[in-house]
Amino acid sequence: MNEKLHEIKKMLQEDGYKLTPQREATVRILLEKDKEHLSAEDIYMLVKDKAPDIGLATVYRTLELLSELRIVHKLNFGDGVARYEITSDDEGHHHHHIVCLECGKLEEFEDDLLEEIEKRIESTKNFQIVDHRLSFFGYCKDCKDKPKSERPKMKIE
Amino acid sequence: MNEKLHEIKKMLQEDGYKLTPQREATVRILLEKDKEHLSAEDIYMLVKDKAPDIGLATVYRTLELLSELRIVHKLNFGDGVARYEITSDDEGHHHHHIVCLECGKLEEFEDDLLEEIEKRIESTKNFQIVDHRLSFFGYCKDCKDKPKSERPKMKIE
DNA sequence: CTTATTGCAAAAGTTTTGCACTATA
DNA sequence: TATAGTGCAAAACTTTTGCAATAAG
Repeated sequence: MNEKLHEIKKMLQEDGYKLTPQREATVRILLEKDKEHLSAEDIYMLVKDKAPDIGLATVYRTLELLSELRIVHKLNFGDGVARYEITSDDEGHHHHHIVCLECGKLEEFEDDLLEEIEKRIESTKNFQIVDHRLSFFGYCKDCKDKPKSERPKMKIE
Repeated sequence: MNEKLHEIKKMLQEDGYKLTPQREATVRILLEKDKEHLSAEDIYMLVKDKAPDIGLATVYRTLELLSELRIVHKLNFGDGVARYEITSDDEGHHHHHIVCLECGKLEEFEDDLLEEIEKRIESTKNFQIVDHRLSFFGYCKDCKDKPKSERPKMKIE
């Protein structure tokens, strides 16, 4: 069992949850596809290869549990499906999302500027921050100047 | 007819669309509630007061049209409902969310620091940003020291 | 053993669509 | 008058839930 998986198992157990084969298979997929933004359906399909008897509801329940424990981030890019990605280990290296509202193209960028804002909030509001989420929405270079008729249809990878 | 509405009428007509009474009623609501994040259902209810015969499908179609024309922003907070707000003229009026994971309390705060990041993205990536979402998650001063097991489910918005 | 977890199917909830009718430019 | 737009109901989706059966610790 790989190291990260073992760590997740411990996180689950600390909160009284079991690492069932279904949960393990789901986590394995998430670890494997750690740079992708998979929908529940995507994950379900991938997990099914390894554990054919798993149900979609279980995938949803697992993803919700992992979200609660902040083992995964639940993301929303506005196309009507939630997407999930495993939470990265390295603190202070948050990546943010830049989403094109037209074609759905997604870019990422790293920035530590938020740390500064966080510190300010923590001191002025006496609020202990454990996570943040930042997304920018707009129009990418391919879409922003195109006449509307030529714009590609939105499709998120 | 107020100025902004007239401007929107012109934007519609330039693209060959008509400003029907239903669309006008919808736009009026959006202009009126310009600081709120209304779901299609919310808007439907509000529009119904003024135009009782309007159908929900028409509201959806209108909102999609206005989104395409970039007259409204379609937003997603991750709670399974799309929200809409009229595209604001005045830049620099963004508010961010601070969500307590324990009690679900939501605070807002204004900050212009993101403008700086936005400008950098706009120039380095040639990406026209129209909106952003920034949320911080953590524990408010009242909940900071409560046991983890009692945390209620997070509720966005 | 105990009780959390699962699969299934049904339900819930949001958004889209087909179609005949209407009304705008 | 031509055709874009509408209301309604049904369809299409994604996500959640109830429940009896199962299995993890």
